[in-house]
Amino acid sequence: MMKNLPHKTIERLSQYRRALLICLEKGQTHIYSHEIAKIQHITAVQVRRDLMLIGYTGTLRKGYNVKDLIDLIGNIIDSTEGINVAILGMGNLGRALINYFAGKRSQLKIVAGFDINPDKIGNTMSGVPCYSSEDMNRIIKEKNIKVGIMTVPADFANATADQLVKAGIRGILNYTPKPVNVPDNVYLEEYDMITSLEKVAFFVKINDE
Amino acid sequence: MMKNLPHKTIERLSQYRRALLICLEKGQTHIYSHEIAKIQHITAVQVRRDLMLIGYTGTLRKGYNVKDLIDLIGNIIDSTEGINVAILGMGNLGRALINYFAGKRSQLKIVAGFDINPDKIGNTMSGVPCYSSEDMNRIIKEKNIKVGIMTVPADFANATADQLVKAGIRGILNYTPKPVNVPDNVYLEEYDMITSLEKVAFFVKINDE
DNA sequence: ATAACAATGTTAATAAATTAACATAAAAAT
DNA sequence: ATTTTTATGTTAATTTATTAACATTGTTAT
Repeated sequence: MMKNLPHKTIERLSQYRRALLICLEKGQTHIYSHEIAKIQHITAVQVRRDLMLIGYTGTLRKGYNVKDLIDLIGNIIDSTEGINVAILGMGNLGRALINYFAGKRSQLKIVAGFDINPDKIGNTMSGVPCYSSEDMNRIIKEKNIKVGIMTVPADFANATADQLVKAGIRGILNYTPKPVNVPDNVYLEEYDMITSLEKVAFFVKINDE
Repeated sequence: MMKNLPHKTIERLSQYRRALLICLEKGQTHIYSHEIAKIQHITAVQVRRDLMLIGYTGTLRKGYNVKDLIDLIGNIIDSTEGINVAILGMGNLGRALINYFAGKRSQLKIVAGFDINPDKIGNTMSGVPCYSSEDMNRIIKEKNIKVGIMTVPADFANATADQLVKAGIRGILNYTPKPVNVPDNVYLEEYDMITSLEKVAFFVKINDE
């Protein structure tokens, strides 16, 4: 069930939820599709279509119940028991991610960081303990870590991915600028900041022409 | 010319180039479409189609000339004079980006960082000077900065975007988890790390079911 | 009451992106 | 020399994603 949601819909649901949580905090009980759309820079049709796909039905002329929709999106995208996450590489980017998540109520818990720098190993950062990369296999199994976020230097990308796979990781989010190879049973998402910047620069350039 | 390249093709060209630069360093002179494809986890057809779109033609049975292709991609996506870039928010993420780019030969130069923390203002980080956010308008104009990368805390996202727009920025890459509004003449690219992680977690979850 | 309005939900159409199919030709093998 | 192989380049088909069209219905206004 819900296995066939388009990738883009999954991404948007995550974003809708975040926007909705802010609305909830403000005490807003209902929201229209076009309000969600405006926040996300998309069309109201897109929003309604996504919500149709997850079978949520709002109230005519009142819009969607903020709380209900948050809960439904949670039922769809969160896993019931929660998922433990590790950060590979406690450099600037790794710490940035930890801070993003620190204190967030979330099914996703960053429970471990790994690094090779002895100064970092043994410390905790924003509540996340830093372990030696040598202990990766053991800690990942002990802590039942399912997802790894790779923020190591590019030269370590492949070796780190291999280690993660060996340790039985189920999903990898790779922020290094180097694509890595994993077996089919490991879900891999790669994001390249340099590419994003080059893309922005490209469109700035052609807008000038 | 080349204005109508698909967005996805632009992104891949950037990635091809990065892979090609590594090949060049290793002394490799030619490369096949399926080799590029393997690195990027896509199909060889995709690669050939992208190269067709930019009008590059390889040598039958020898593949593509690495150096020529790097140069052509540069001609397409780089702007001749180069583009100056600013980092808004010199926290962990901002510094991570600076380090990514430090020492890279690139048409894209990070020439300024901005922050509100007095301890940071006046210092340089990896060669990038940090200015007060109050001086944003002036510095952006003085240094002819065209692109801004937003790495400020979410609460500052909108205000920062507004400042950038007022200063005449042409493109924004927004790494805050909060979507911002900009006029049509400013190219906006948003990337949300939390969404990416939730997406990975989702696919890990459904692979288990 | 009735008409006009404003929102949802859904199907149909369009556009964007990917993949398949295949024609071509240089190189290698026979 | 001829055949086979192996790669490119391009058109066609398919799939995925977005947008348009419109039917429906509660609410408000007259």
